[in-house]
Amino acid sequence: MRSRMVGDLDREDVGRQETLAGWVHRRRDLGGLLFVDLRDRSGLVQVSVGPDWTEAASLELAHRLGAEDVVRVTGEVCLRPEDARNPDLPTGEVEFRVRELELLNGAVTPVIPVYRGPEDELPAEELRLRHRNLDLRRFELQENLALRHSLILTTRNYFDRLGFLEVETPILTKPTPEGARDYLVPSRVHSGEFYALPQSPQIYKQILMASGFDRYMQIARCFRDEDLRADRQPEFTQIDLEAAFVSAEDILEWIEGLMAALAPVAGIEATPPFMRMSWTEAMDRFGSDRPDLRWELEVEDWTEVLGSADSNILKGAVAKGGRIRGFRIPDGASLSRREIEEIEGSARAAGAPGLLWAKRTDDGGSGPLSRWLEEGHWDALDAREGDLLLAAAGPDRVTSPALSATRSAVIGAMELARVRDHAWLWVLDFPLFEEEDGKVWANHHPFVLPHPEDVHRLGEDPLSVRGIAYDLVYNGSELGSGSLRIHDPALQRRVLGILGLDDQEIDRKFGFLLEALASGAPPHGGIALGMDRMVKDFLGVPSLRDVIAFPKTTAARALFEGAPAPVDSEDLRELRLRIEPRSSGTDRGDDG
RNA sequence: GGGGCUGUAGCUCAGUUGGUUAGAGUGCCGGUCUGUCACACCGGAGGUCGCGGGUUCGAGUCCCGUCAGCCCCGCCA
Repeated sequence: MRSRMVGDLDREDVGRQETLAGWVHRRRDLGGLLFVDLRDRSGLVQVSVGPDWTEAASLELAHRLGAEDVVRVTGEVCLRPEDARNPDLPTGEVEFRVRELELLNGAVTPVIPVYRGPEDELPAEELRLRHRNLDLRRFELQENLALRHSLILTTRNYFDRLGFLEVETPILTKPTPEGARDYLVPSRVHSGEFYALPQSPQIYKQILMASGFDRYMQIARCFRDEDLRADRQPEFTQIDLEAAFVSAEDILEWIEGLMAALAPVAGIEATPPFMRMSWTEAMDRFGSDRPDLRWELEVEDWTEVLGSADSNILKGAVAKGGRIRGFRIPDGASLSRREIEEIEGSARAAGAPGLLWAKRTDDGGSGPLSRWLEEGHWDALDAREGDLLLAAAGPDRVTSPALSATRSAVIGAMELARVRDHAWLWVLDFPLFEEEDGKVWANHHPFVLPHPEDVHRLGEDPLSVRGIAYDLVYNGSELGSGSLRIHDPALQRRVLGILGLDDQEIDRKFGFLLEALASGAPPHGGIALGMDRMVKDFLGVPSLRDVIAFPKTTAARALFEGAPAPVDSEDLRELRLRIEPRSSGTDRGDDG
């Protein structure tokens, strides 16, 4: 139907007879002469239509073409007149002189334009999602999805060479009691019972390990029924892997190798080995378990210096076992009071009651913190004239998130220079559990192998137990998370018990996993990388919606096809389901 | 579940203190035009001011509710 794509036509092709096909991107009708920018997936070429080289019927048809009409043209690649070349277009030295034009399919006037002028804004995102067929024709989205394809292909080849097998795991699975809300699918055959869509293939891949597939990988679709964000979609794709007879070191090296293989595809840099720090160190130095190491700014511990200052806030925080931590910002005194208040606002939004700040000036200091500072304090904190101190006092669980938010805000406000453009980091040894409302939760998931040095504390002090777990962080974004897993059924039962499950529940909910572990499961571990987020971060685009062909809105709707949608009562009857009206008030709180 | 921003022509936006017939650019339709590439020029059509209610002599503008999109908090093992 066509002899080649348009995007790489250049002076080498001059004189060639070709047949091209694509969309009418834009039309410039000069009356006697007419130019059409013809678009296919590879790019644009100018097609020229004129009485000297175009057949009469085609000439007449060309004047009636509209945007997004689908056409096929036959003719010759010609060098453009010297004063009519377009250096901004890759194919701008040549044009395609049409002998014959054929309309393959007409297009109604597009609701949102595919063509975009140099100063045109993108249409509203709602319209772009509602008319995704048109939006996807834009070069940006075509390129994003092409990169995504290349990354997936490279990933599969990489793991294939390492002897990994891609194994598909079920989409209709068993509801899991912990973690995110499941998407549920009613069973017709077994009315009243439900499948769940997988939040991840976690348990299946562990069972594959017990089944002897000692190197598994999958480009796996996962589903979580939770509220959305710019970097969270209800269905998403993971590069999921698991291997038996491995140490954490093996997995880290594999993933570093994968990133080194993907980086040139994405046009970024990844040079193993990556930096590493423990979770404790990351929280201590940056207040975050996924610090963005493109900037050097670090949290300092001022408890010793400022703990004795005559301030109830500072003294009180230390007396309750908290710390005074903060940032010393060289030349930060140049920030206005208003800018500092905005930084403080970020800290408040992250849950801190506020920030204490002080500028060191030529006549002493200014700011709320400075009244507590004596002459020696400045020097002890290494603060010079023109510096700004920002401090938070209290327990780490409150100050760490606040300081992390402060750090980002300061980097923005001071326009601090990056020390590197691509910051790769492993964060290691996450705590196995966290406490919330007096209840113990699995920090990651309940299958993480406790650190052998800590396992004896499972009984008396579970919160202090580290897991053999690792997160991959790129430019402050968590790309992936993994761990060695528990392969001893007794230990697995014990950990589930710490999470508050009794033996009966454990058997009912995780019996099939325990059975697999008891059948001779090898030591194993793995990791899962967020594919969508990886593409987004590699491209530096602001939203996951720019790297997913058919994304959902923040209300989890698909605007193009209109999902979710009501179903016929006939379908519901077959499932023996009934919809309760919204206004019935039975949703919650009936009995108190 | 909560907070914030946005919603005016197909699209991108302007619209003053509540006051005559709601505007611009682009797209669309018709016309002129043989070297344009945001073609140029002439003419024209095009509006449920998201939706519902209220205040007012009078509402795009003020108030209440609601819907949708986006951002954030909660949530996301």
